[in-house]
Amino acid sequence: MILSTYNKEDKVLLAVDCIIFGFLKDELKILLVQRDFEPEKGKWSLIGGFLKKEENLDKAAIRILNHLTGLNNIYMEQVYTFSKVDRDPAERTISVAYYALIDIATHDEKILKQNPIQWFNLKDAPKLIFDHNRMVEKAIARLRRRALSKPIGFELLPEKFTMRQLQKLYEAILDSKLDKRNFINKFNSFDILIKLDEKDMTSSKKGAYLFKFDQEKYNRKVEDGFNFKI
Amino acid sequence: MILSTYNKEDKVLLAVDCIIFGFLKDELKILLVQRDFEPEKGKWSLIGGFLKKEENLDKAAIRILNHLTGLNNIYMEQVYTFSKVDRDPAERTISVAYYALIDIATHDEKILKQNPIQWFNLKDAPKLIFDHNRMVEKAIARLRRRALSKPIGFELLPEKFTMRQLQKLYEAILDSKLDKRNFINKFNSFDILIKLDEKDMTSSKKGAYLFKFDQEKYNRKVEDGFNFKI
DNA sequence: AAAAAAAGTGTATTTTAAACACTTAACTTT
DNA sequence: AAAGTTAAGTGTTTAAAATACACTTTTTTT
Repeated sequence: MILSTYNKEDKVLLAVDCIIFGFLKDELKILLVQRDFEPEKGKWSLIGGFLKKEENLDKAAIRILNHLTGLNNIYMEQVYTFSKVDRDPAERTISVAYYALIDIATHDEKILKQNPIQWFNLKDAPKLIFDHNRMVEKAIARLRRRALSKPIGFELLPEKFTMRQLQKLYEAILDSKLDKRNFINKFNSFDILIKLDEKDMTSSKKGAYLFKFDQEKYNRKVEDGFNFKI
Repeated sequence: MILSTYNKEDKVLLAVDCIIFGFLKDELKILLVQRDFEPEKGKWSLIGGFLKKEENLDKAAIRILNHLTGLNNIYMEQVYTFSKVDRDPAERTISVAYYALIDIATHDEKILKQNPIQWFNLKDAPKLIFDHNRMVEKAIARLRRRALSKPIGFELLPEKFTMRQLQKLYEAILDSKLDKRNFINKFNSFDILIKLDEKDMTSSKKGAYLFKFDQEKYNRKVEDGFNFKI
Protein backbone atom coordinates (compact mmCIF):
# COMPACT_ATOMS: atom_id res chain seq x y z
CA MET A 1 0.00 0.00 0.00
CA ILE A 2 2.81 2.40 0.83
CA LEU A 3 4.53 1.18 -2.29
CA SER A 4 1.86 2.66 -4.51
CA THR A 5 2.23 6.20 -3.23
CA TYR A 6 4.03 7.73 -6.20
CA ASN A 7 2.51 5.50 -8.83
CA LYS A 8 1.34 8.16 -11.19
CA GLU A 9 4.65 9.99 -11.49
CA ASP A 10 6.91 9.88 -14.53
CA LYS A 11 10.08 7.86 -14.31
CA VAL A 12 13.26 8.74 -16.17
CA LEU A 13 16.60 7.31 -17.11
CA LEU A 14 19.36 8.67 -14.92
CA ALA A 15 22.82 8.73 -16.46
CA VAL A 16 26.17 9.51 -14.91
CA ASP A 17 28.80 11.21 -17.06
CA CYS A 18 32.38 11.52 -15.89
CA ILE A 19 34.67 14.42 -16.64
CA ILE A 20 38.05 12.84 -16.06
CA PHE A 21 40.89 15.29 -15.66
CA GLY A 22 44.49 14.26 -15.87
CA PHE A 23 47.78 16.09 -15.80
CA LEU A 24 50.89 15.20 -17.74
CA LYS A 25 53.82 17.18 -19.12
CA ASP A 26 52.51 20.55 -17.91
CA GLU A 27 49.18 20.00 -19.65
CA LEU A 28 45.72 19.52 -18.25
CA LYS A 29 43.99 16.71 -20.08
CA ILE A 30 40.61 15.09 -20.32
CA LEU A 31 39.74 11.46 -21.02
CA LEU A 32 37.18 10.84 -23.77
CA VAL A 33 35.63 7.81 -25.34
CA GLN A 34 34.51 7.15 -28.86
CA ARG A 35 30.93 6.12 -28.62
CA ASP A 36 30.25 2.64 -30.00
CA PHE A 37 26.47 2.70 -30.04
CA GLU A 38 23.69 4.84 -31.45
CA PRO A 39 22.83 7.66 -31.33
CA GLU A 40 25.98 9.57 -32.24
CA LYS A 41 28.00 6.39 -32.71
CA GLY A 42 31.63 7.19 -33.51
CA LYS A 43 31.58 10.65 -31.97
CA TRP A 44 33.62 11.63 -28.93
CA SER A 45 31.84 11.59 -25.63
CA LEU A 46 32.38 11.69 -21.91
CA ILE A 47 32.60 8.35 -20.22
CA GLY A 48 29.14 7.55 -18.96
CA GLY A 49 26.59 4.97 -18.00
CA PHE A 50 23.27 4.55 -16.29
CA LEU A 51 22.40 4.47 -12.62
CA LYS A 52 21.23 1.07 -11.47
CA LYS A 53 18.46 0.45 -8.96
CA GLU A 54 20.72 -0.94 -6.27
CA GLU A 55 23.41 1.77 -6.18
CA ASN A 56 23.66 5.45 -5.37
CA LEU A 57 25.18 8.01 -7.73
CA ASP A 58 28.64 8.01 -6.14
CA LYS A 59 28.79 4.26 -6.53
CA ALA A 60 27.55 4.46 -10.10
CA ALA A 61 30.24 7.00 -10.96
CA ILE A 62 32.92 4.76 -9.46
CA ARG A 63 31.59 1.71 -11.28
CA ILE A 64 31.37 3.49 -14.62
CA LEU A 65 34.86 4.92 -14.32
CA ASN A 66 36.24 1.56 -13.31
CA HIS A 67 34.46 -0.31 -16.05
CA LEU A 68 35.84 1.85 -18.83
CA THR A 69 39.32 2.51 -17.49
CA GLY A 70 40.08 -0.22 -14.98
CA LEU A 71 40.87 2.50 -12.44
CA ASN A 72 40.10 2.24 -8.75
CA ASN A 73 40.34 4.58 -5.78
CA ILE A 74 40.01 7.69 -7.82
CA TYR A 75 38.88 11.02 -6.41
CA MET A 76 35.41 11.86 -7.71
CA GLU A 77 32.92 14.56 -6.94
CA GLN A 78 29.43 15.35 -8.13
CA VAL A 79 29.23 18.53 -10.19
CA TYR A 80 25.75 19.20 -11.53
CA THR A 81 22.66 17.50 -12.90
CA PHE A 82 21.72 18.24 -16.50
CA SER A 83 18.14 17.86 -17.53
CA LYS A 84 17.30 19.67 -20.76
CA VAL A 85 14.32 17.81 -22.21
CA ASP A 86 15.90 16.88 -25.53
CA ARG A 87 19.52 16.66 -24.40
CA ASP A 88 19.65 13.04 -25.57
CA PRO A 89 17.63 12.64 -28.76
CA ALA A 90 17.12 8.92 -28.23
CA GLU A 91 15.23 9.13 -24.97
CA ARG A 92 14.54 11.44 -22.09
CA THR A 93 17.63 11.15 -19.96
CA ILE A 94 18.81 13.19 -17.01
CA SER A 95 22.53 13.13 -16.46
CA VAL A 96 24.50 13.72 -13.31
CA ALA A 97 28.02 14.93 -14.04
CA TYR A 98 30.92 13.80 -11.87
CA TYR A 99 34.50 14.87 -12.21
CA ALA A 100 37.52 12.75 -11.43
CA LEU A 101 41.17 13.65 -10.93
CA ILE A 102 43.86 11.32 -12.13
CA ASP A 103 47.63 11.35 -12.11
CA ILE A 104 48.27 10.14 -15.61
CA ALA A 105 51.89 9.16 -15.08
CA THR A 106 50.95 6.65 -12.40
CA HIS A 107 47.84 5.23 -14.03
CA ASP A 108 48.33 5.44 -17.72
CA GLU A 109 49.32 1.87 -18.52
CA LYS A 110 45.97 0.68 -17.27
CA ILE A 111 44.04 3.22 -19.21
CA LEU A 112 45.87 2.92 -22.51
CA LYS A 113 45.19 -0.80 -22.70
CA GLN A 114 41.53 0.00 -23.03
CA ASN A 115 40.28 0.54 -26.48
CA PRO A 116 38.48 3.52 -27.81
CA ILE A 117 39.43 5.93 -25.06
CA GLN A 118 42.01 8.65 -25.31
CA TRP A 119 43.49 11.62 -23.49
CA PHE A 120 43.05 15.03 -25.09
CA ASN A 121 44.63 18.28 -24.10
CA LEU A 122 41.81 20.26 -22.64
CA LYS A 123 42.50 23.09 -25.06
CA ASP A 124 42.16 21.00 -28.18
CA ALA A 125 39.53 18.50 -27.18
CA PRO A 126 37.02 17.72 -29.92
CA LYS A 127 33.40 18.75 -29.98
CA LEU A 128 31.45 16.30 -27.84
CA ILE A 129 28.00 14.80 -28.17
CA PHE A 130 24.86 16.18 -26.55
CA ASP A 131 25.55 18.73 -23.81
CA HIS A 132 28.87 17.18 -22.82
CA ASN A 133 30.85 20.31 -23.65
CA ARG A 134 28.75 22.27 -21.18
CA MET A 135 29.39 19.57 -18.61
CA VAL A 136 33.11 19.95 -19.14
CA GLU A 137 32.84 23.71 -18.70
CA LYS A 138 30.96 23.31 -15.43
CA ALA A 139 33.50 20.77 -14.24
CA ILE A 140 36.41 23.07 -15.06
CA ALA A 141 34.78 25.87 -13.12
CA ARG A 142 34.36 23.49 -10.19
CA LEU A 143 37.92 22.22 -10.47
CA ARG A 144 39.17 25.79 -10.46
CA ARG A 145 37.25 26.65 -7.32
CA ARG A 146 38.49 23.48 -5.70
CA ALA A 147 42.10 24.19 -6.65
CA LEU A 148 41.87 27.51 -4.85
CA SER A 149 40.58 26.00 -1.63
CA LYS A 150 42.12 22.53 -1.52
CA PRO A 151 45.44 21.02 -2.57
CA ILE A 152 44.45 19.13 -5.74
CA GLY A 153 48.04 18.06 -6.13
CA PHE A 154 47.24 15.04 -3.98
CA GLU A 155 45.25 13.58 -6.82
CA LEU A 156 46.69 15.00 -10.01
CA LEU A 157 50.41 14.57 -9.39
CA PRO A 158 52.53 11.49 -8.84
CA GLU A 159 53.54 10.76 -5.28
CA LYS A 160 56.83 12.57 -5.75
CA PHE A 161 56.89 15.79 -7.70
CA THR A 162 58.93 18.93 -8.14
CA MET A 163 57.85 22.40 -7.18
CA ARG A 164 57.89 23.30 -10.83
CA GLN A 165 55.40 20.53 -11.63
CA LEU A 166 53.14 21.68 -8.82
CA GLN A 167 53.27 25.23 -10.10
CA LYS A 168 52.59 24.15 -13.68
CA LEU A 169 49.58 22.20 -12.46
CA TYR A 170 48.12 25.26 -10.81
CA GLU A 171 48.92 27.34 -13.84
CA ALA A 172 47.13 24.86 -16.09
CA ILE A 173 44.04 24.73 -13.90
CA LEU A 174 43.83 28.44 -13.24
CA ASP A 175 44.89 29.19 -16.82
CA SER A 176 47.29 31.91 -15.72
CA LYS A 177 50.99 32.38 -15.11
CA LEU A 178 52.18 32.42 -11.52
CA ASP A 179 55.34 33.92 -10.09
CA LYS A 180 57.81 31.20 -9.17
CA ARG A 181 59.01 32.74 -5.93
CA ASN A 182 55.61 33.85 -4.72
CA PHE A 183 54.14 30.46 -5.48
CA ILE A 184 56.83 28.55 -3.63
CA ASN A 185 56.78 30.93 -0.68
CA LYS A 186 53.04 30.65 -0.35
CA PHE A 187 52.95 26.89 -0.69
CA ASN A 188 55.75 26.48 1.80
CA SER A 189 53.90 28.68 4.27
CA PHE A 190 51.17 26.00 4.38
CA ASP A 191 53.78 23.56 5.63
CA ILE A 192 52.17 20.44 4.15
CA LEU A 193 54.98 19.31 1.87
CA ILE A 194 57.90 17.06 2.68
CA LYS A 195 61.13 17.83 0.87
CA LEU A 196 62.91 14.63 -0.12
CA ASP A 197 66.63 14.07 -0.57
CA GLU A 198 65.91 12.76 -4.05
CA LYS A 199 66.13 14.86 -7.15
CA ASP A 200 64.31 14.64 -10.43
CA MET A 201 66.95 14.76 -13.17
CA THR A 202 64.68 14.57 -16.19
CA SER A 203 64.17 18.25 -16.80
CA SER A 204 67.48 19.89 -15.99
CA LYS A 205 71.15 19.29 -15.55
CA LYS A 206 71.11 20.55 -12.00
CA GLY A 207 68.14 18.42 -11.00
CA ALA A 208 65.14 19.56 -8.98
CA TYR A 209 64.30 18.39 -5.49
CA LEU A 210 61.30 16.12 -5.19
CA PHE A 211 58.52 16.72 -2.68
CA LYS A 212 55.71 14.68 -1.22
CA PHE A 213 52.42 15.79 0.27
CA ASP A 214 52.18 15.14 3.98
CA GLN A 215 48.60 13.90 3.98
CA GLU A 216 48.48 13.28 7.72
CA LYS A 217 49.79 16.70 8.58
CA TYR A 218 47.36 18.27 6.14
CA ASN A 219 44.45 16.40 7.70
CA ARG A 220 45.49 17.42 11.20
CA LYS A 221 45.81 21.03 10.13
CA VAL A 222 42.38 21.00 8.50
CA GLU A 223 40.89 19.64 11.70
CA ASP A 224 42.55 22.47 13.60
CA GLY A 225 40.82 24.97 11.34
CA PHE A 226 43.52 25.44 8.73
CA ASN A 227 42.14 26.93 5.57
CA PHE A 228 44.07 26.21 2.41
CA LYS A 229 43.79 29.24 0.14
CA ILE A 230 45.94 29.84 -2.91
CA MET B 1 14.90 1.81 -33.65
CA ILE B 2 16.95 4.54 -32.05
CA LEU B 3 14.29 4.77 -29.41
CA SER B 4 15.07 1.32 -28.14
CA THR B 5 18.73 2.02 -27.42
CA TYR B 6 18.52 2.28 -23.66
CA ASN B 7 15.68 -0.15 -23.19
CA LYS B 8 17.26 -2.37 -20.63
CA GLU B 9 18.26 0.34 -18.19
CA ASP B 10 16.51 1.02 -14.88
CA LYS B 11 14.30 4.04 -14.63
CA VAL B 12 13.80 6.02 -11.45
CA LEU B 13 11.60 8.66 -9.95
CA LEU B 14 13.28 12.05 -9.92
CA ALA B 15 12.14 14.44 -7.23
CA VAL B 16 12.94 18.10 -6.70
CA ASP B 17 13.14 19.42 -3.15
CA CYS B 18 13.34 23.12 -2.43
CA ILE B 19 15.25 24.70 0.41
CA ILE B 20 13.55 28.06 0.64
CA PHE B 21 15.46 30.66 2.60
CA GLY B 22 13.87 33.83 3.82
CA PHE B 23 15.03 36.72 5.95
CA LEU B 24 12.93 38.69 8.41
CA LYS B 25 13.69 40.59 11.60
CA ASP B 26 17.40 39.78 11.58
CA GLU B 27 16.71 36.05 11.32
CA LEU B 28 17.41 33.61 8.54
CA LYS B 29 14.39 31.39 8.02
CA ILE B 30 13.37 28.34 6.09
CA LEU B 31 9.98 27.42 4.68
CA LEU B 32 8.68 23.95 5.51
CA VAL B 33 5.56 21.99 4.76
CA GLN B 34 3.69 19.46 6.79
CA ARG B 35 3.42 16.40 4.65
CA ASP B 36 -0.16 15.35 3.91
CA PHE B 37 0.49 11.94 2.41
CA GLU B 38 2.25 8.73 3.32
CA PRO B 39 4.97 7.89 4.08
CA GLU B 40 5.80 10.21 6.98
CA LYS B 41 2.44 11.94 6.79
CA GLY B 42 2.23 14.82 9.29
CA LYS B 43 5.99 15.28 9.59
CA TRP B 44 7.81 18.42 8.46
CA SER B 45 9.43 18.29 5.09
CA LEU B 46 10.98 20.43 2.41
CA ILE B 47 8.66 21.53 -0.33
CA GLY B 48 9.02 19.05 -3.12
CA GLY B 49 7.53 17.31 -6.09
CA PHE B 50 8.41 15.13 -9.03
CA LEU B 51 10.00 15.98 -12.33
CA LYS B 52 7.62 15.60 -15.26
CA LYS B 53 8.57 14.26 -18.66
CA GLU B 54 8.10 17.54 -20.47
CA GLU B 55 10.11 19.87 -18.23
CA ASN B 56 13.70 20.29 -17.13
CA LEU B 57 14.75 20.48 -13.49
CA ASP B 58 14.87 24.29 -13.29
CA LYS B 59 11.32 24.42 -14.59
CA ALA B 60 10.23 21.72 -12.18
CA ALA B 61 11.70 23.62 -9.25
CA ILE B 62 9.90 26.78 -10.31
CA ARG B 63 6.62 24.93 -10.78
CA ILE B 64 6.85 23.17 -7.44
CA LEU B 65 7.71 26.35 -5.58
CA ASN B 66 4.91 28.21 -7.30
CA HIS B 67 2.39 25.47 -6.72
CA LEU B 68 2.93 25.36 -2.97
CA THR B 69 3.51 29.05 -2.29
CA GLY B 70 2.00 30.99 -5.17
CA LEU B 71 5.35 32.71 -5.64
CA ASN B 72 6.79 33.67 -9.01
CA ASN B 73 10.07 35.09 -10.21
CA ILE B 74 12.07 33.71 -7.36
CA TYR B 75 15.80 33.18 -7.48
CA MET B 76 16.56 29.45 -7.52
CA GLU B 77 19.70 27.44 -7.97
CA GLN B 78 20.47 23.76 -8.13
CA VAL B 79 22.49 22.51 -5.17
CA TYR B 80 23.08 18.77 -5.26
CA THR B 81 21.49 15.48 -6.22
CA PHE B 82 20.80 13.00 -3.44
CA SER B 83 20.61 9.35 -4.28
CA LYS B 84 21.00 7.09 -1.27
CA VAL B 85 19.23 3.86 -2.19
CA ASP B 86 16.75 3.85 0.69
CA ARG B 87 16.46 7.59 1.20
CA ASP B 88 12.72 7.35 0.57
CA PRO B 89 11.36 4.15 2.09
CA ALA B 90 8.33 4.09 -0.19
CA GLU B 91 10.17 3.84 -3.46
CA ARG B 92 13.55 4.39 -5.03
CA THR B 93 13.67 8.13 -5.54
CA ILE B 94 16.53 10.40 -6.49
CA SER B 95 16.12 13.97 -5.39
CA VAL B 96 17.65 17.12 -6.80
CA ALA B 97 17.85 19.89 -4.21
CA TYR B 98 17.30 23.50 -5.21
CA TYR B 99 17.53 26.49 -2.98
CA ALA B 100 15.48 29.64 -3.27
CA LEU B 101 15.91 33.09 -1.76
CA ILE B 102 12.90 35.08 -0.72
CA ASP B 103 12.33 38.46 0.81
CA ILE B 104 9.70 37.52 3.35
CA ALA B 105 8.48 41.05 4.01
CA THR B 106 7.48 41.52 0.37
CA HIS B 107 6.05 38.09 -0.27
CA ASP B 108 4.61 36.89 2.96
CA GLU B 109 0.93 37.58 2.44
CA LYS B 110 0.90 35.21 -0.48
CA ILE B 111 2.68 32.48 1.34
CA LEU B 112 0.75 32.64 4.56
CA LYS B 113 -2.54 32.14 2.77
CA GLN B 114 -1.37 28.69 1.87
CA ASN B 115 -2.15 26.01 4.29
CA PRO B 116 0.22 23.65 5.97
CA ILE B 117 3.40 25.60 5.29
CA GLN B 118 5.31 27.66 7.77
CA TRP B 119 8.50 29.67 8.27
CA PHE B 120 10.96 28.40 10.86
CA ASN B 121 14.02 30.10 12.17
CA LEU B 122 16.86 28.13 10.72
CA LYS B 123 18.27 27.52 14.17
CA ASP B 124 15.16 25.92 15.58
CA ALA B 125 13.75 24.14 12.58
CA PRO B 126 12.31 20.71 13.37
CA LYS B 127 13.78 17.41 12.35
CA LEU B 128 12.79 16.73 8.75
CA ILE B 129 11.86 13.57 6.90
CA PHE B 130 14.28 11.43 4.91
CA ASP B 131 17.58 13.15 4.18
CA HIS B 132 16.08 16.63 4.09
CA ASN B 133 18.21 17.87 6.98
CA ARG B 134 21.33 17.00 5.00
CA MET B 135 19.89 18.86 2.04
CA VAL B 136 19.41 21.92 4.19
CA GLU B 137 23.01 21.71 5.37
CA LYS B 138 24.31 21.50 1.83
CA ALA B 139 22.13 24.42 0.82
CA ILE B 140 23.38 26.54 3.70
CA ALA B 141 26.96 25.82 2.71
CA ARG B 142 26.11 26.85 -0.83
CA LEU B 143 24.29 29.97 0.30
CA ARG B 144 27.30 30.94 2.38
CA ARG B 145 29.66 30.57 -0.53
CA ARG B 146 27.30 32.53 -2.69
CA ALA B 147 26.98 35.31 -0.13
CA LEU B 148 30.74 35.75 -0.19
CA SER B 149 30.91 36.10 -3.94
CA LYS B 150 27.60 37.68 -4.92
CA PRO B 151 25.31 40.26 -3.34
CA ILE B 152 22.46 38.06 -2.09
CA GLY B 153 20.77 41.16 -0.75
CA PHE B 154 19.09 41.56 -4.12
CA GLU B 155 16.92 38.57 -3.35
CA LEU B 156 16.63 38.36 0.41
CA LEU B 157 15.94 41.98 1.30
CA PRO B 158 13.06 44.29 0.40
CA GLU B 159 13.71 46.81 -2.33
CA LYS B 160 14.61 49.45 0.24
CA PHE B 161 16.69 48.48 3.22
CA THR B 162 19.00 49.94 5.82
CA MET B 163 22.68 49.23 6.13
CA ARG B 164 21.96 47.60 9.43
CA GLN B 165 19.54 45.15 7.80
CA LEU B 166 22.10 44.33 5.14
CA GLN B 167 24.72 43.71 7.77
CA LYS B 168 22.38 41.55 9.84
CA LEU B 169 21.61 39.50 6.74
CA TYR B 170 25.28 38.77 6.19
CA GLU B 171 25.74 38.03 9.85
CA ALA B 172 22.87 35.55 9.78
CA ILE B 173 24.15 33.78 6.68
CA LEU B 174 27.79 33.71 7.71
CA ASP B 175 26.81 33.01 11.32
CA SER B 176 29.31 35.50 12.66
CA LYS B 177 29.42 39.06 13.94
CA LEU B 178 30.75 41.72 11.62
CA ASP B 179 32.19 45.12 12.48
CA LYS B 180 29.74 47.87 11.57
CA ARG B 181 32.28 50.32 10.19
CA ASN B 182 34.30 47.77 8.28
CA PHE B 183 31.18 46.27 6.78
CA ILE B 184 29.82 49.59 5.59
CA ASN B 185 33.19 50.75 4.28
CA LYS B 186 33.64 47.58 2.32
CA PHE B 187 30.15 47.53 0.90
CA ASN B 188 30.38 51.18 -0.09
CA SER B 189 33.66 50.50 -1.85
CA PHE B 190 31.73 48.27 -4.27
CA ASP B 191 29.65 51.27 -5.25
CA ILE B 192 26.52 49.33 -6.12
CA LEU B 193 24.10 50.87 -3.62
CA ILE B 194 21.96 53.95 -4.03
CA LYS B 195 21.41 56.00 -0.88
CA LEU B 196 17.85 57.30 -0.76
CA ASP B 197 16.57 60.45 0.91
CA GLU B 198 14.08 58.32 2.81
CA LYS B 199 14.65 57.01 6.27
CA ASP B 200 13.38 53.92 7.99
CA MET B 201 11.93 55.04 11.31
CA THR B 202 10.85 51.68 12.68
CA SER B 203 13.96 50.76 14.55
CA SER B 204 15.25 53.99 16.06
CA LYS B 205 14.33 57.50 16.98
CA LYS B 206 16.94 58.98 14.74
CA GLY B 207 15.92 56.89 11.74
CA ALA B 208 18.24 55.07 9.37
CA TYR B 209 18.79 55.95 5.75
CA LEU B 210 17.34 53.52 3.25
CA PHE B 211 19.35 52.12 0.34
CA LYS B 212 18.55 50.37 -2.90
CA PHE B 213 20.68 48.05 -4.98
CA ASP B 214 21.65 49.51 -8.32
CA GLN B 215 21.11 46.37 -10.36
CA GLU B 216 22.10 47.98 -13.66
CA LYS B 217 25.33 49.36 -12.28
CA TYR B 218 26.11 46.03 -10.68
CA ASN B 219 25.54 44.21 -13.97
CA ARG B 220 27.74 46.66 -15.85
CA LYS B 221 30.49 46.29 -13.30
CA VAL B 222 30.32 42.49 -13.45
CA GLU B 223 30.64 42.66 -17.23
CA ASP B 224 33.71 44.85 -16.80
CA GLY B 225 35.28 42.19 -14.63
CA PHE B 226 34.22 43.41 -11.21
CA ASN B 227 34.46 40.68 -8.64
CA PHE B 228 32.23 41.02 -5.60
CA LYS B 229 34.03 39.60 -2.60
CA ILE B 230 32.96 40.09 1.00
C1' DA C 1 17.36 69.02 31.26
C1' DA C 2 19.12 64.46 31.48
C1' DA C 3 18.97 59.79 29.91
C1' DA C 4 18.45 56.38 26.49
C1' DA C 5 18.99 54.11 22.01
C1' DA C 6 20.38 53.40 17.62
C1' DA C 7 22.83 55.79 13.56
C1' DG C 8 26.72 57.38 11.62
C1' DT C 9 31.51 58.16 10.77
C1' DG C 10 37.69 57.65 9.99
C1' DT C 11 42.24 56.32 11.09
C1' DA C 12 46.05 53.60 12.47
C1' DT C 13 47.93 48.92 12.45
C1' DT C 14 48.59 44.47 10.84
C1' DT C 15 48.47 41.14 7.47
C1' DT C 16 48.59 39.53 2.98
C1' DA C 17 49.63 39.89 -1.93
C1' DA C 18 52.53 41.34 -5.62
C1' DA C 19 56.57 42.74 -7.94
C1' DC C 20 61.00 41.90 -8.84
C1' DA C 21 66.66 39.63 -10.47
C1' DC C 22 70.56 37.46 -9.43
C1' DT C 23 73.31 33.17 -8.10
C1' DT C 24 74.03 28.20 -8.25
C1' DA C 25 74.80 23.66 -10.16
C1' DA C 26 75.83 20.63 -13.65
C1' DC C 27 76.21 19.53 -18.15
C1' DT C 28 77.63 20.77 -23.21
C1' DT C 29 80.34 22.90 -26.58
C1' DT C 30 84.45 24.65 -28.42
C1' DA D 1 89.81 23.67 -19.45
C1' DA D 2 87.19 27.75 -20.37
C1' DA D 3 82.92 29.60 -21.86
C1' DG D 4 78.18 28.80 -22.68
C1' DT D 5 73.69 26.90 -21.68
C1' DT D 6 69.74 25.64 -18.98
C1' DA D 7 66.74 25.20 -15.31
C1' DA D 8 66.80 25.47 -10.04
C1' DG D 9 66.79 28.00 -6.13
C1' DT D 10 66.35 31.85 -3.16
C1' DG D 11 64.45 37.26 -0.12
C1' DT D 12 63.27 41.76 0.08
C1' DT D 13 60.68 45.78 -0.84
C1' DT D 14 56.25 47.85 -1.96
C1' DA D 15 51.41 48.04 -2.37
C1' DA D 16 46.95 46.68 -1.13
C1' DA D 17 43.61 44.78 1.77
C1' DA D 18 41.82 43.41 6.23
C1' DT D 19 41.25 44.38 10.87
C1' DA D 20 40.82 46.75 15.19
C1' DC D 21 38.95 50.29 17.42
C1' DA D 22 35.45 54.79 20.06
C1' DC D 23 33.26 58.81 19.95
C1' DT D 24 29.50 62.09 18.14
C1' DT D 25 24.81 62.85 16.37
C1' DT D 26 19.88 62.76 16.44
C1' DT D 27 15.65 62.37 18.54
C1' DT D 28 12.54 60.56 21.81
C1' DT D 29 11.40 59.51 26.67
C1' DT D 30 11.40 60.59 31.42
